[in-house]
Amino acid sequence: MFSLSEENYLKAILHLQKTSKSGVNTNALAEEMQTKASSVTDMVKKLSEKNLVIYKKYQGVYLSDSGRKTALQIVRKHRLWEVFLVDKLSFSWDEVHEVAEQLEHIKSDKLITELDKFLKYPKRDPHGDPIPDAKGDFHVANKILLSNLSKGEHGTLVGVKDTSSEFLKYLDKNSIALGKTIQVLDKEEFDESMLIQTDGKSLRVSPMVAVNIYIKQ
Amino acid sequence: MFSLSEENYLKAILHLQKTSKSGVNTNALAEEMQTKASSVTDMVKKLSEKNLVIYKKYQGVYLSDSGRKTALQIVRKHRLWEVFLVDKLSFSWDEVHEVAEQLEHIKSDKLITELDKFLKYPKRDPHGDPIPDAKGDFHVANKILLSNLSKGEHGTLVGVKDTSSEFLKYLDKNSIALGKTIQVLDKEEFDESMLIQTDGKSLRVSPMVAVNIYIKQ
DNA sequence: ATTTATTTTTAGACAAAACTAAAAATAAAA
DNA sequence: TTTTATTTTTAGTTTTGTCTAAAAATAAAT
Ligand SMILES: [Mn+2]
Ligand SMILES: [Mn+2]
Ligand SMILES: [Mn+2]
Ligand SMILES: [Mn+2]
Repeated sequence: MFSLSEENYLKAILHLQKTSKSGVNTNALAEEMQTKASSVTDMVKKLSEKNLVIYKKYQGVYLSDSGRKTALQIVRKHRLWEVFLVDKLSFSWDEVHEVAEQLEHIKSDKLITELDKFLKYPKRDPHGDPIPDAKGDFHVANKILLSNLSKGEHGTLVGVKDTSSEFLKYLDKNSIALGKTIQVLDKEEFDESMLIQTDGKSLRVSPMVAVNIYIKQ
Repeated sequence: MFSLSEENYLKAILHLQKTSKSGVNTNALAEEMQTKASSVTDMVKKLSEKNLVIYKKYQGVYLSDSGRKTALQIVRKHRLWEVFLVDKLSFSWDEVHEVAEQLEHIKSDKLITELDKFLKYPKRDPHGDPIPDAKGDFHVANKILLSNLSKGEHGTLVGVKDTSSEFLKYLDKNSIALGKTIQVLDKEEFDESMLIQTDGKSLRVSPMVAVNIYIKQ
């Protein structure tokens, strides 16, 4: 088994390699892990020793097959716990991250199998992100950003890019929620702000909001 | 907040001080923690620095009020998670300990408050042990050992002293379960073995079994 | 009351995971 | 193509929690 720190690194590498064709940079990983570049180099060497990543000095780091598999299982656990917290313990979607960050490291195959069953095999977490199955497979939705919609178009809110508590609370406050239909009533050329309609109310949102909402048409 | 190791030590001290009027011995604590006496001394010094225990060299260790309070909250979490695993995730009572040992260290007040509510404020864990409330208060049952019953007496099984997987599986195999009535049909003077009746079946049990079952008359 | 045995503590070391400061490699600019 | 800037790695510490071996204190036995 792997340490809490190793698991967090693998998850961070998985996350960063999605937005980068080449290897994950030491500095980017340090930023993501809230640590120093030198610490990252040390850990990356260790992960490489254990064949969880492919690493050549100065060339960035890549997950190996086994590293990717491990990382996906952590993500699976993280997201299943998030569903549990929201569906069963009445947490709101902006409160779950910190706790799931801890729960994802509990070691027990039976626990996660049974939790999955108890939650009725959910496909997505409270933020709309897909939950990998026991094999690591998951379904990627063909979603687009709200900012890419034109005036008159509409779609369903299927996810959020920014999952910070601040952003999620902003959405709550304005009745913008997962599964709701969003209609673009108007788009301002000047600042790219949008007048949208959802949950019966209309509201003007800045581009900063629009680029953090995923829509399925 | 306290480290995983500090929390486990506090819990171990709480456990050991129940069966000892004087302070908890270094060696006993080392045995309980599966570590060496020298490691215990180091940790006990640290806990003493943090005012979680009262410690004088060579005189054994006692929990302080704050140490006891902290330890009871870990026990509370441990037992609530055990209830969750058995009641909601269909674990059996011999499978929960290892996982609860990990879950008890998750840091979140809301999590434990909501879990308690979700489980309908259980008073006892799957082994019959009392669950401390948020203030650390709990109800001690006036239970006695099965071995103390005489021929002809009966009572309800309210707890087990040995919570090892081996013992619990033995009980399962013989339909001896929490809440069941146990009747002492006969007691052999020679080896103190007992012929008991429970769940419609009669069965001869050794003293080793009888001293690990708690009865309420 | 000594001697012997047991328990407990100290001293020194180690592994994991972090840090700072400095060196080396790579990338960007002149 | 040098020079400069940025990124990454190395070297040397630190903290936490553990270990072994040896010393000191306490308890038990003669
Ligand atoms: Mn984590
Ligand atoms: Mn999520
Ligand atoms: Mn534990
Ligand atoms: Mn229990």
